[in-house]
Amino acid sequence: MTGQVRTVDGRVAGRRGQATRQKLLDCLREMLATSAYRDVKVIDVARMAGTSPATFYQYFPDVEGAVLEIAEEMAKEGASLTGLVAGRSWAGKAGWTTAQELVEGFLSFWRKHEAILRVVDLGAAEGDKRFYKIRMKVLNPVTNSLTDSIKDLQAKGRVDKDVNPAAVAGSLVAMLAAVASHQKGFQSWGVKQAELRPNLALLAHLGVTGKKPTK
Amino acid sequence: MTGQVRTVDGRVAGRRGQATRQKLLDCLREMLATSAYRDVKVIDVARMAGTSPATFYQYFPDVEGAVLEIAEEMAKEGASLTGLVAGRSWAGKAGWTTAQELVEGFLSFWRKHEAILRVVDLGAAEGDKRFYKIRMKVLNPVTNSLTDSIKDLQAKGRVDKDVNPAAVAGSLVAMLAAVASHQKGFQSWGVKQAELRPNLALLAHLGVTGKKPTK
DNA sequence: TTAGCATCTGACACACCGTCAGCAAACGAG
DNA sequence: CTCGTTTGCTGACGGTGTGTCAGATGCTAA
Repeated sequence: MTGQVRTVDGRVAGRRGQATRQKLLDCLREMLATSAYRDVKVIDVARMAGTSPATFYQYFPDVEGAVLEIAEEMAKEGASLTGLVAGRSWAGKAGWTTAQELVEGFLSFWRKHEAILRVVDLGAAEGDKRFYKIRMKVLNPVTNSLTDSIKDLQAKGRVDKDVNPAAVAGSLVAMLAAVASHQKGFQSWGVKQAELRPNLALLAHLGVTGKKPTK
Repeated sequence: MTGQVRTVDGRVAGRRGQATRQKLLDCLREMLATSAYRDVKVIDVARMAGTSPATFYQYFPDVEGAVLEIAEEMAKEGASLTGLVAGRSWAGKAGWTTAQELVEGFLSFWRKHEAILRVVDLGAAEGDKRFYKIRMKVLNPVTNSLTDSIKDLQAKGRVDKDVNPAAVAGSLVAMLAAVASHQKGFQSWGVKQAELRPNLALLAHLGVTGKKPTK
């Protein structure tokens, strides 16, 4: 299913080629983590990888193309985020645990992939469908699971009928993503890391169940 | 107080100069709205303004410098956002109205300055203090007002003591900003514009008061 | 060893950056 | 009006990055 890795001119890449390609991706990843996206140049990535720009263009159409590759990799890993919500209870003390673990897991995923997610977010916000799709791929698992949870509660009459599960779930996920991206911002607010998480969990719990958690 | 506008080499700008400068800013604004940030080039802005690149560099150190200018302008306008929350009631039906108008006002501000806010967000996420400060300048009014509202309710015993007002306020504002930036994303979710707002208002109300609104 | 394919890169034409010296336009004092 | 001064603009240039070749180099299997 995963089509063989190919060079830009359509040939299949062998062992050595794959390695070079991967090295370029790794270097790009590092550049993204240390430089402003606008300043990431093919020539720098190539230099860091100990190769030439021409080699870079053998494997990727341009910086954006390579970024998409990295993002796609990350999106696959993102599938595991479903586990943070799917099949968990939102009732009583268990509900509070679910909320906490959702926040914990989401933030740590986001932090791990901070640099690339920054760029994906930008691309999506700029209306680029390729980035937009990847962003969905990452967020879908959590959002869908959350949506289902809310629908369930709604079916049981524990959540108001006029709540739109998808809208609420999407908004909560957007909140988690935004807070993760701007965690530093909260510090200047006098809000410490440790304090942020329980408050996020509270908001998540309120959003899903409409009620304060029992701790 | 607003120091005279100066060229990069320190001279004071006269009428004509100011006009050119402004024209460049306007064109840059338009470029930001239509191209990816990464692809915005000085030469294009200059061309669009019917002038030469050298002229651009007379007024701004680089694209980023000019972007900061535009952002600063917008931040001033952002001060008016305090009015969305300050001095409003969160009790009973009035509370629901407050929540709705907060969402409405915030989203429309964000949409109006979509393009520049995208870049500010990126810069802030990348850790650039200049962008980060501007982002704060825009968000502070709302966040502080919200924080105060929550503190008030807390003082009156209507909100739990273990809630951190700043953390909750900041998270809610981050949510609004994120949703505004990715509104299109929700469409593919089957969530329509019109449905999104009341659900955001609901979340805001829940976050601030800890209770469902009375409509 | 060598044929043949995979891989890499030097070299190039083009584009953008950022600076400077100098021309042009506006202005105001006489 | 006219001339010197201040203000505004740009052509031209050296430096750097882009993206594309054709061809050199490395690898492997026979």
